[in-house]
Amino acid sequence: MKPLIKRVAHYADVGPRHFEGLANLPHKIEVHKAGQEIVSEGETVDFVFIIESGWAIRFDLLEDGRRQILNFMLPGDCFDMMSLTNAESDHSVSAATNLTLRRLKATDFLAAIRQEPLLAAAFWWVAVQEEAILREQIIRVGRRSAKERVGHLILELNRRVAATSGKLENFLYLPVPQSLLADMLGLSVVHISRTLTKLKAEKLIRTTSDGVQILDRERLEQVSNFDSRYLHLEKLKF
Amino acid sequence: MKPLIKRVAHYADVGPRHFEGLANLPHKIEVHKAGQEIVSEGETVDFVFIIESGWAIRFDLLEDGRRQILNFMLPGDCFDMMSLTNAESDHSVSAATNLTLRRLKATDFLAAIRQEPLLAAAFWWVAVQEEAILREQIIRVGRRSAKERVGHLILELNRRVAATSGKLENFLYLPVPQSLLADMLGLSVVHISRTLTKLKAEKLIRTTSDGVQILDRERLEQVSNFDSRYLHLEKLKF
DNA sequence: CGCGGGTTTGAATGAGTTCAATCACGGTGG
DNA sequence: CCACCGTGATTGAACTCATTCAAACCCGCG
Repeated sequence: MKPLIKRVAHYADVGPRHFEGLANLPHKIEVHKAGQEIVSEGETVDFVFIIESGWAIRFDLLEDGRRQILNFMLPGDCFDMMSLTNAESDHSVSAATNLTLRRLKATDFLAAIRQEPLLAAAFWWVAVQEEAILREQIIRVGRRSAKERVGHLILELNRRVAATSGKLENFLYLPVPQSLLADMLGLSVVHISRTLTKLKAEKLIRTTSDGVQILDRERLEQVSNFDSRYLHLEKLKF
Repeated sequence: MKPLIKRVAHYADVGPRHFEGLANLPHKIEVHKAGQEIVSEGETVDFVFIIESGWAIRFDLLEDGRRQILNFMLPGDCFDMMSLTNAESDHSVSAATNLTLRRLKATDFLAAIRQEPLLAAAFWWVAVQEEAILREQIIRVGRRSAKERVGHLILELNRRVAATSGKLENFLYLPVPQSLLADMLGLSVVHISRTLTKLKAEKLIRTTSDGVQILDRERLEQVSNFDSRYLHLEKLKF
């Protein structure tokens, strides 16, 4: 719960005490190995998951093996709110890295947020933010060049971890293979590699074994057409 | 309201009487000409709109003029639920065709759905459905070929109008120029034209001045990799 | 030391874009 | 009624960005 609380606290005057009801709910803490599937397409889920640590991906598989990742899920993200209508999931979720999850019964979750209006507002806001991220993903794959896509994604992830860590670093810990970036950005692995090489050649980033160093944020934002407003990181009044 | 009611009624035992509270709310009926902007990026909206007739688009403009349409909005669709958090809109909405809208104050809207739990559930479900459409849009532009994209979109729109009209036609009234399809599918106008020509050559569709005739639905679904499950058209229990 | 997953590089290919010309058609004014 | 116009659709040719396939490379690990 910590990442979620930190993240929400950043935007509104909500503290751990507002989360007590949620924290005391019966729940299971689950540990998943990288690559493990958590929710399968077609499954009916009546749980809500909160990511405690690690990264997950939501994705869809076409019959011929093509995969599209819809979103990276970071600590403090939640899914599947959709489960609150008892519909079948139309996509899968799996662990991108080793992962720790908190699993709550959807009905319990609902009851808890109904107790605490601030909590309800916080989760509504989380959902709004997540939808904005989905929309930006459409723009990224629909209308941006490979270079823009890669740069833009790096910058988005960088901001998103900042939202829960509290400060914006110039290093993005990126614990996933390039094939995940490829399936996220609608490109081939080969082209991801080439594009990263170009960004490195232009001294915009440097890559290490476990992440990306942002060398010139301003210029990277320019070439990537990145404007962080869509992430809705400003303070909100609930 | 009629399209919305018909659409929701199809999935749950909700009738006009559940919508009375909503229908009696103070509201404005607005008529917009095709092309007119309804919500601009950056604007703070505290209204909810329900489409009575005509089509609208949500889209985003990059500085250099590239445009990505996020979604087509059909009669019975609603926006901007996001306004319920008083955030700035991160994209624009405009009329794709001549359009009639019902405009409600967000606070009134909220109060009304709180009165009637079935109504709240219905709108929650509408939101879930809309998010699923967004996700499918990511897959379409991220991992599908031009031919698949075009076919897939035609089939989606066809099902969506069926959801409010009550029956699945083989003709899709498509009152928009190809440039909108292009900006929706992340392709150039020229390529949209070429792709439609190919689909016609394969006798999958025929185009008329105002729409598309689906000649061989089954085969079109195959070549487009279309699986309607993501639209969540099955009956739900609230 | 050798294996294996992931990354990089090269060469050939291909899908989609761009630019420019042509076409089709509905509306307008003479 | 016809000439003209403008918007949108179509076609061709050249080009570009990204893919594919295959080989080489890197590095951590048994």
